[in-house]
Amino acid sequence: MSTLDEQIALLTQGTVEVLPHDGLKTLLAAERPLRVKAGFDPTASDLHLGHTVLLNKLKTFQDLGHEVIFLIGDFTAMIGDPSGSNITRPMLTPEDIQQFAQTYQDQVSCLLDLERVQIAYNHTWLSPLSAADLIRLASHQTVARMLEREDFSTRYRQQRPIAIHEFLYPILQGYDSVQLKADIEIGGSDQLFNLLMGRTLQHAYQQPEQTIMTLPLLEGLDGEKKMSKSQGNTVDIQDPPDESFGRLMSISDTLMWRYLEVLSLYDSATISQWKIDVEKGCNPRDIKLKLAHACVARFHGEDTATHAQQAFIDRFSKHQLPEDIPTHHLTCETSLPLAQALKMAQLVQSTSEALRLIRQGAVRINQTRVEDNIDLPIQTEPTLIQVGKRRIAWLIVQPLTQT
RNA sequence: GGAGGGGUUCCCGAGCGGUCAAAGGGAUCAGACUGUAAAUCUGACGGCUCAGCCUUCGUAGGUUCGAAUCCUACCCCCUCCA
Repeated sequence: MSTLDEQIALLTQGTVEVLPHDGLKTLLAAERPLRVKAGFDPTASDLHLGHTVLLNKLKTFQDLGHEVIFLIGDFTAMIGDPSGSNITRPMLTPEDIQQFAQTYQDQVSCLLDLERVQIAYNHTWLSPLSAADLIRLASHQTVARMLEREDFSTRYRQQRPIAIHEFLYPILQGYDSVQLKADIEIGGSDQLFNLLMGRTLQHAYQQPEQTIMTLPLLEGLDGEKKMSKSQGNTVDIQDPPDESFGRLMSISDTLMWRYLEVLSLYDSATISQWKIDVEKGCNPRDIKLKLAHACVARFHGEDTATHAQQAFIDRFSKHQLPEDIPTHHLTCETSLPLAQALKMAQLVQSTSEALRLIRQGAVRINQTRVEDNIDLPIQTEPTLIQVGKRRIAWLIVQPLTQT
């Protein structure tokens, strides 16, 4: 068993903030399994690389013998963490929850020991809450305090709407901590306000206040915004391995260092050495390959990652054709204009788009660029069609037969 | 309840009777360059049977040869006063 100081060092590694500063030390000194809470929003059931930052930290707690509680915010999903929209979503049905739980477990199982995880749903205690209960709960916080939350103050300043029910989200999240008697709650650094609300409410309900830990938010592939599904800049656990690999290879060199740091795939000594290597002239691409490989391996296993890496090199470095090109059978009377064919094969969304791409020289037939909307003749041999770098398919144009 | 401001194409945001499929930015896509890098540069960015036509500027009507722009009603958002 490691010493207290070693445990603290391990647990606080990579955190943005731990509040109160000596909170962790006090808790660990008690030498009992701690209740560690982390909340997840079931509307975002596709877990991505950003979530793994949090999951890794949970694993560290788990490995040290503490009790990890996944709180699934199925009730608070009605509100959605306020982020500029005031929509109220319909309440999740039991089927939705069931389905979420399943997909969630599938995704998490590659990172954590599910046997030793407690999964809790906040509808369990939030649903039975009466109006009177809710009023009592809400009385523990003031509007001025609420407006301290950056998201609210910004919207208020910009004269954008804030619906009253949005104030309830942090309050209910805080109340979850009361119900779970959480010792520690961890979350992304954007969750600071909500995490602190847990302390406020635990205090109001005469409970010891939880210690909170925030972790860095992983930037999305664009390197600008937080990684999130709505921004379309994620690498999802469930993405096909080749896809994930390619996406990771497309990040900038700067972002690559950030990913290496935050995702804790390698220890910091190794990363420092790589930085030195690059300064000496080593190609950063090779390190990016390692990053992509390690990420894919974490989700899908070593062999799959190696395969994805080879496929990537073959396709993009050596410009070979990928292995699994879909084939589309199209029919027409005599011949088919290329633009229509592209649309029928769903390589483009509209014929307008097809014509544009042809004009821009993005379309190739059998590896040769075409500049005009030529007619594809009927023929038995499959034709290789490429649109840009990624869209590719075999087309077989058949005569229209009478049925 | 009263006064005022506002709803524009994926997002932000100009336009305020014709030259508007609608400036500018972002996102996206394509081409060049490359390490599928990133950055940069160039172009595209409603649809179609594509040098033409059709549908879009909160919703529904109206005025006009002609409306995103004017009028009427309605819906929604914001601010201030009460």
